[in-house]
Amino acid sequence: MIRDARVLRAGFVPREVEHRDAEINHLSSVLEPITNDEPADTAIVTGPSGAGKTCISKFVTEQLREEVLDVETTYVNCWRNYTRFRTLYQILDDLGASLDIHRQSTPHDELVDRLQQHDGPRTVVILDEVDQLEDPGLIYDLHSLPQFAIICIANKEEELFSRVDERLVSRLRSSEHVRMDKYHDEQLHDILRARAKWGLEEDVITDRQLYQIADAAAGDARLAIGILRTAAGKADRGNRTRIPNEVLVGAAEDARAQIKQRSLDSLTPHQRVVYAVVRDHGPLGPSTIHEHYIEKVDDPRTKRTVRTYLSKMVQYNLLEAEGTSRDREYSLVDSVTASPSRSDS
DNA sequence: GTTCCACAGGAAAATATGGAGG
DNA sequence: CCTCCATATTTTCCTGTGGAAC
Repeated sequence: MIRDARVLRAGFVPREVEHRDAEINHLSSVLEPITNDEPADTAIVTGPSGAGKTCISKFVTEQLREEVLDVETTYVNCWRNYTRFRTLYQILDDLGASLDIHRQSTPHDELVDRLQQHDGPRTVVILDEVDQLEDPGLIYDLHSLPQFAIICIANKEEELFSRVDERLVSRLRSSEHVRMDKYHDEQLHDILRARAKWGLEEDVITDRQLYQIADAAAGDARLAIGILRTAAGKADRGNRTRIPNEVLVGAAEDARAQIKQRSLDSLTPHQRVVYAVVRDHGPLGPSTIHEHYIEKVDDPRTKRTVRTYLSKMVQYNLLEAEGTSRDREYSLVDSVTASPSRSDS
């Protein structure tokens, strides 16, 4: 059934990227100066999730490393490393210059100094989910270091710009901007077919089924590949030689549930209680949520903290917020997943 | 229109957590 | 073990906004 599982994993960068030639060329041309050992501009890549932002960024930097000997690349997910310190540390670590850093002895700006003094090969820094960074000023610091080229990946351009200050906005506006859109069903189908070709045995899945997956994924390539992966995994465990349609339907739900479960797992117990309150008692305003929450917990947090939880869960796409001020209500983000796991208080 | 209230979300102070060094 | 230090989380305090009652 499965020929090469790597191809189906999230984060796999294929040797040929489908339907993104224009974007890839654009991004390569921004990094072009590096091949002549000259400083390159900052690039901004924006687009909805699963549009291939991370994929083409990694692809282009890989390509660059094939062409040029003296170039390093590093990838930082700012969603995981959202503090200034962690992001810088991650970069230094990738460059192998983090050895003697102790938190006590290294005030903030020394990390930047350290990067500045770094006279290794030119380096491309990919900052993924850069809009999750709590201090976007970090971009400015990196921006001013000529030996680093930066690729900023974000969902929406406006959200990124609204959080940085004037001087940085003007510098970023002049930098090259690669915009990406959702894939069409056709394109998604091609991507899936390529993955199925390398990742699965022959005739495991029909073209029609690939279209079904593409349809269910609604333009999100990451989700589409996730569905294909779980479907193949299930069929494999069931010792099937093909993927039956029933499995496919289940896989679409599973893949969504998995993504949701992963964000749910990253919540603290208190946050989970708040989530449960909203789940069990329909759309509610913050005060009502807090009242319910207080009853279910020994040492309740304050209203303000619960509000922070709520907005965090909105960011995670677990909840939806409707209304602007007094009439705001939170509700579960609508998904057709009937979760059979009912947890306790 | 004015007033009032619930809310959003920023800033800073307060408190909890975790790792290194004694 | 304890202390120190930086980070992480929570609380307190606050300003600005918009809908609803007056």
